Amino acid sequence: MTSAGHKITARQRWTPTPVQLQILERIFDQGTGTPSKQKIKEITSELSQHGQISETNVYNWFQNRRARSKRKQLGSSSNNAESELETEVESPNEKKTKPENLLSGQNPAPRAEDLCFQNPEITSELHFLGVMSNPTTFNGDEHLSGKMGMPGSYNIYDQAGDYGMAG
Amino acid sequence: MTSAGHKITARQRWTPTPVQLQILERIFDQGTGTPSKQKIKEITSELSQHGQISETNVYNWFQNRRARSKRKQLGSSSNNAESELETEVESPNEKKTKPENLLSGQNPAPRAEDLCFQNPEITSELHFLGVMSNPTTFNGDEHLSGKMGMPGSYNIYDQAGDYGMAG
DNA sequence: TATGTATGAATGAATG
DNA sequence: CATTCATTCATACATA
Repeated sequence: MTSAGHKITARQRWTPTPVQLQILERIFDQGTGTPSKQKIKEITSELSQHGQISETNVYNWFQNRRARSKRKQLGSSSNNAESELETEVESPNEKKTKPENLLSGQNPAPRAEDLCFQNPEITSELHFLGVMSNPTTFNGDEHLSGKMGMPGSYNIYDQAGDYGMAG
Repeated sequence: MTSAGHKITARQRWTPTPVQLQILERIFDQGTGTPSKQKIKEITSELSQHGQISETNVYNWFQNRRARSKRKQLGSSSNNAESELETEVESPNEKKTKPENLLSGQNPAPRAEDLCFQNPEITSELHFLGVMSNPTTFNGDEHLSGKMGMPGSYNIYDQAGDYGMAG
């Protein structure tokens, strides 16, 4: 822990408290995507009671939320090589004690396709499937954070349907 | 942690194989800088042949690569700027694991406010806004002036008077 | 085993 | 509103 100097440097970045998040999500879920400024003010007012927050934060939050909401899109193009049900959990016993540049820069990696993911011995106890939901009884919105495809998993996208890129 | 001390962590990070890395670096080095969505798909397609991977991963990789690249260059010309690591978060109480999706909601024991950059007095009173949906409301008001109002610190970037809404 | 470093992923903010 | 940048966190991974 180092107990380094705990600078009072507050985050430049606003961090919504769970309570604020709850409220925001609630409002967002209620519909009307981006609330008007008037609404923003009201929301900010309410949220400010739970912590520091500004109208800009609220606005940004909604904007980001909206953008992120687009997840579950990005239909696979015609060409998409996936669906590999390979549980290639061979035996990456190879320690390959990487000195310091084995995984950096070009490296004649010998048959590296096998050691893509760290030895997943979890295949045995891979029962939990994101059931970590908390019984918070809050509005079941739509935010779902999938992850990247794992050997044995199925999820594909998570961040947003489209990460962007100009066409 | 040997006895059922496992968390429901099902979020293993995608680990690019040396081969994938090589391809990615090659593309990145080619100057394609920000590959378009289509490009991402192609790359993902190609890389998926070498191991599990998703477009999101590719996208993130490029994003991180660029950011990291920029960061690397810093601290040479003018001012020095090291200390990239270091979690200088004061951590008033605890902040090791980020629950992210975990919400407290109206939990009888709400004590998560300590996550924000400020330290609320924890009034812990769920007022549950009265900012309900406001029918027929477009933004037509004047600009909104609401920065963040950091207690003691101000935002380094100018966020403009309004967050850029209706023009 | 514990710690440090490297890197992918999440999110808030900026920009166009 | 769409896209990209910047910052932070969590986790993999190498090392002591």
